[in-house]
Amino acid sequence: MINAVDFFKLIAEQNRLQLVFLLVQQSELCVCELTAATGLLQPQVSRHLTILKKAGLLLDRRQGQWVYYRINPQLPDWIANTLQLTVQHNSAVLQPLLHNLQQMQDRPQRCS
Amino acid sequence: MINAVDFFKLIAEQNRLQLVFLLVQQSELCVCELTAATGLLQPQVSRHLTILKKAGLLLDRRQGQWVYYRINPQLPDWIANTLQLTVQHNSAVLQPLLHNLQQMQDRPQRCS
DNA sequence: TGTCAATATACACATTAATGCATATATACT
DNA sequence: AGTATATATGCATTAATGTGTATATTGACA
Repeated sequence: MINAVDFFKLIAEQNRLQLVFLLVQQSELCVCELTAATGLLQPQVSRHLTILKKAGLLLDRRQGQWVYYRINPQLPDWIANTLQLTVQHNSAVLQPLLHNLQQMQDRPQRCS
Repeated sequence: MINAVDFFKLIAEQNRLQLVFLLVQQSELCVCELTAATGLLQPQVSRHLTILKKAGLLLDRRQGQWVYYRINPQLPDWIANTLQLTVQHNSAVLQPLLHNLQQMQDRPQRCS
């Protein structure tokens, strides 16, 4: 499983941390939602998600043309707790992202 | 105060994380002790400590020719908790470092 | 099959950050 | 003052990482 340094490297990048924040709070989002929320370019989002997924931090599922990402529910406790703790105490980072997300038009409907 | 990304960048580096682990567990160590424990070159240790100190994660005090570093006791709770959590669940990283430290000859005596 | 929307990847480039080595600074001691 | 030990810093180099643009891939639907 992922070690401490590698875990911190993953979230030690502005844009990746924003993606993780969103997914910690929203349980599941597709790439276009994450793109809208962060204001990043789509390839940039996609690349960072791939990095997070390959490292085991995220899982994804495809539904039609959309790919939904979520935090891997099987992360070691200390990592899951660290993510929770960090999001809880950095709501100033998360809030504008959630605001952007709510402004998004035509969000795809998910059905698990 | 230090933000989340910058904090994670600080500890997202192998050697710096080792230094932080040691200081979380040992309360106070001088540069030569940290050098012995990690097996790094002295300039490397010194530079990483400077980075951690400038960011506010560490404090230092000089006593004679030695400079002792410690975790800043005024860190935000979520950062202090994250450090504790991380060290507790990564003892495999810490233990060999402590072993090296115990092997060290002529450790300076500290008197606060 | 052709087109469109969503997502992923390739490539060249820019930037950041760590390293090794040499040297400077600071303190203690004679 | 001169030497020894501990610590910090300057500099050139290297390695790692992120970015933008273009393009490939995948699935939906007519």
